[in-house]
Amino acid sequence: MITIKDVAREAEVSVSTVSKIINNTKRFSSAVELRVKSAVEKLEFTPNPHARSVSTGKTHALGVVILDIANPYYAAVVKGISREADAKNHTVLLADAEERPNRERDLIQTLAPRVDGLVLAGSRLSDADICALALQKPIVTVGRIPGGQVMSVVSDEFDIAFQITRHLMTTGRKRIAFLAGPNFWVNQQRQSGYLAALLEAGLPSMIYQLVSPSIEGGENLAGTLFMGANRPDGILAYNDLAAMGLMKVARDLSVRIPEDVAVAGIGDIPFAALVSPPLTTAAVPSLEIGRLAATLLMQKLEGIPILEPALVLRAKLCIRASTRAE
Amino acid sequence: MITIKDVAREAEVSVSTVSKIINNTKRFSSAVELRVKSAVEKLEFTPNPHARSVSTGKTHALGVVILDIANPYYAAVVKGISREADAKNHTVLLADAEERPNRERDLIQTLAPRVDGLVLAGSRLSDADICALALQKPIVTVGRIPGGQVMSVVSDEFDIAFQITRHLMTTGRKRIAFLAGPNFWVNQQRQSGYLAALLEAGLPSMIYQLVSPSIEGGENLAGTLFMGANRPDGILAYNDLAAMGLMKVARDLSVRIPEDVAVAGIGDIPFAALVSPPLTTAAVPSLEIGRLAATLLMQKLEGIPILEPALVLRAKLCIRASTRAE
DNA sequence: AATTATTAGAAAAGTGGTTTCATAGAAGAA
DNA sequence: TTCTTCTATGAAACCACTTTTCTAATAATT
Repeated sequence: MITIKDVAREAEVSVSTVSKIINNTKRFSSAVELRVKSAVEKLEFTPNPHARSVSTGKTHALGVVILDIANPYYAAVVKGISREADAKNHTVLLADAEERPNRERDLIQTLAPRVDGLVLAGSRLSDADICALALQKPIVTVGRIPGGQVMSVVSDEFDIAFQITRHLMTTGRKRIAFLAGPNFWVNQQRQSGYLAALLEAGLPSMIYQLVSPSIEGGENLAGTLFMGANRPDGILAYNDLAAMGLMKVARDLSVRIPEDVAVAGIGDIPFAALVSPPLTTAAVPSLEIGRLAATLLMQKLEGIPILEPALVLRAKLCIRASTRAE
Repeated sequence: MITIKDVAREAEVSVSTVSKIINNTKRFSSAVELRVKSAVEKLEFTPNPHARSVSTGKTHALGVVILDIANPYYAAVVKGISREADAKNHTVLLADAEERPNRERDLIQTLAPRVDGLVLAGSRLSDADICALALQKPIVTVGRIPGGQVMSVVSDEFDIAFQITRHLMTTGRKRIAFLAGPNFWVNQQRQSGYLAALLEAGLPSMIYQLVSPSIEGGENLAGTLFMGANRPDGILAYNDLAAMGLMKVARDLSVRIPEDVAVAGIGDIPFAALVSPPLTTAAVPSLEIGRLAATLLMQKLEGIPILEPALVLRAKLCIRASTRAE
């Protein structure tokens, strides 16, 4: 490994001079600058980032703890984050919580000392825990508004659910079920939106709890939904994955979509348009959410004051064949 | 930030003693050990990983450069890697190359000084470049056998393609097309397998080049395939994404699958079973591949000699409705 | 009892950087 | 001309650790 000392020797200057030149924290005579720069070139010197971190206290790295990287929604969030991050020369340390809160906690502990700030996407920690963490390190959450001064980027979940539910009603559905995800901010919002729309129309609510907000979760619930006594004629699932799992079993059971039951998801992952019938959903701007989360975090790190700690992006309704009128 | 000095002061011992106890590189009297350990507890001391890296030269981190995390296949690979990595207390630094070779190169440069070794999944660099890198840092590639002594984990791509093509023939297909992905190891293998199966049966080959190995890639090629003069009656796509994109357009164009044309993919991403008709494909053990890649890399880092630099895992044929007999 | 071998623990040196402080020479002001 | 103020650079201190080296005290051996 080649160090700053080697460069200093090669350029016949002191290490401090080299340091100042490569960080351009001070100007030197053009002769010296040239000597140093060509020595850097010649030796292919790259400053050791760890040594830098030790002496500056900055890591130039962003930690990202993601609920589940296999979920295309979160994959898109990650993409947004890392694009923005390395546009600003920051490294991304990614960890996949695999939906396990304990794992999440561990990962945060591991990551925290290695990064300047953290993005928590789909965190399953308590608001209190998140706020406590935010006192130690800059944090921005995605899909949560933990309160306090914790920065967060979310979508207008209540509205989305409200609109989709309303849409289901306009296609004539009367028994509309909601497949609830894990009981955190996003689900609370979506469920409230769903309930509000039903209330407005005077329709009864039917809430089913998903074991997990995944394909399997949707599959597991399908039996109950389709075989039960009071079969719904419209279903809003917590997310696209659950909706798609449900649709698969529906096909196996010869339950027709949308004739027998309309199905909608939320998220608009790329696969939502591919299943048949194509899935009605809401396009949550996941990439943009990730990008903003990273921007917000890096602004905070630069000391730029944050005006609005919680950013709310609008999702867009995507009506497809899975909810066409009966 | 609380440092090893604070612990030393609290426990009334020297810093070296603390260091040795927390790394248990030396035993001390139980009195001292207790004092130090409770001081660590009390102050919630966590050693600064960067300082550690500076003095030991080890980072305890694995760099992962992935072709595209939005591709569920690679998402699974990442999952395998990170599970294995943090089972062995290694941090994962992930970077998404977004299918751009230049970006990949940059990311590798950024990551390399921060990690002990690298996993390159779906690399688009030349074999020569990869071998050159491998001289600097331990590297394991996924989906490539760059030769030299570079470690790699792959699937038996030739066989997979051979088997699927054969399967298409058993359903009576005579004009079987292959949608080729980017011209790297995996595609070369798959294409050769496809050709070998056709050759064996004396059938003509039809190779179409995908613009990208993605949903859009498949969509783009659909027009040519379905509207062209010599329409194939069987299609093997480079991967599931392309197959699914193709199927979507087929539906829009009222091309019936499998009646008019059988479609198969490779990979068995979770969504392959969800489209309709469910997609015939090959289950590539992506999670296991990731896990092995990480294991291999960490073994190398521990100095355990690697017996076989290239590991080949078997995939399994998944026959579904998209290729049922006419 | 004297000598040697262990041992516990501290001091100091090193890791690769950054940053503060000091110094010598040059330029500018009186 | 002499005194002050920059300017260019280097020396040294520091960051948070690990590791080697050292010292004093205890234990073992003769």
